Amino acid sequence: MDPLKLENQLCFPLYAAARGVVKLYTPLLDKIGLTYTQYVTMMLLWEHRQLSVKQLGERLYLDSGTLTPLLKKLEAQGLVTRRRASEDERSLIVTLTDAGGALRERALGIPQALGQCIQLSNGEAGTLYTLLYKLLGQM
Amino acid sequence: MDPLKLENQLCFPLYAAARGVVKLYTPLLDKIGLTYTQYVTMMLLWEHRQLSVKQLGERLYLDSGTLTPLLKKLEAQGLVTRRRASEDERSLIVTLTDAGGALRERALGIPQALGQCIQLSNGEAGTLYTLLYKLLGQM
DNA sequence: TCACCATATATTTTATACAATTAAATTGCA
DNA sequence: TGCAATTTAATTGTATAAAATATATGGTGA
Repeated sequence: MDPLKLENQLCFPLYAAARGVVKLYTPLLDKIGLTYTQYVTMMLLWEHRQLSVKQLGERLYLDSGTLTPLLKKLEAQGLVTRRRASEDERSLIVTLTDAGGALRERALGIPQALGQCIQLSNGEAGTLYTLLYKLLGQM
Repeated sequence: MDPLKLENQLCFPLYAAARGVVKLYTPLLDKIGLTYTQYVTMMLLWEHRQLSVKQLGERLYLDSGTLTPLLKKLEAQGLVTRRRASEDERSLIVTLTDAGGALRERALGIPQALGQCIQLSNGEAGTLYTLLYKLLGQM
């Protein structure tokens, strides 16, 4: 069993499947003008309305090098506003706009549409979910 | 159960965990001068010695837009050669050089080093592997 | 043989990712 | 208080990724 053989690697199908699912999302997200990373960012803002860049980064496992340009694009689209916190000017607060909130309605069909591309039983999906979060917890 | 909530998404931990494992590889691969994508490409060449860009793309789920610049860098490092197939000049054959083959020795410790970062039982790893390839098969 | 379609790679454009560095604001402490 | 250490974003540089387009080659049928 050669550990340097691609088919014996656990991380490779993880890497490939992650790119694959993002590709499945792309045509759906195109309709509402978002990329996948922008989509998961908006998901957090739909839930919390207002988060700092640091909080977004912690939850998305992304740093400001990725988030800063992404948030500027969302701001340019009118979906969010960016302003420094008055209590602590180091912190940049991202807030959902009305247009950003309204976009959620147009995203409602996406999870189900994607679910149709992925044929896993509830048990399999649950197992996968658990194992992936276990992995994430080790990083 | 809100399907647009990040914690209810199956794809998000897949996306985040994939980036996480690549980040775990980075310090190990730095020592032998490869990126993760270059590493999986070299893995195929260590096994087959010679593959076309098309064959590499099929096995890695990548297209020429990613592979062409990557292979030029590997060629610049002297790890591979690139030449058109004489039977079919459309096809570009990538061949491992002696230096590329020798690099394998320096990569031998990487799978185990990475395994130490990932604490999954054999059963869990096997389940994850199976589910990820099942997903990949649906794309 | 030649018009035409298909195949394989390269190029271009856009959007991540992330490491490393910089800059500004805040905090802690001597 | 004064300032070093810490925190938070932004910036810079490098490397993917993928869609769209371009280019070159191969195959095929009238």
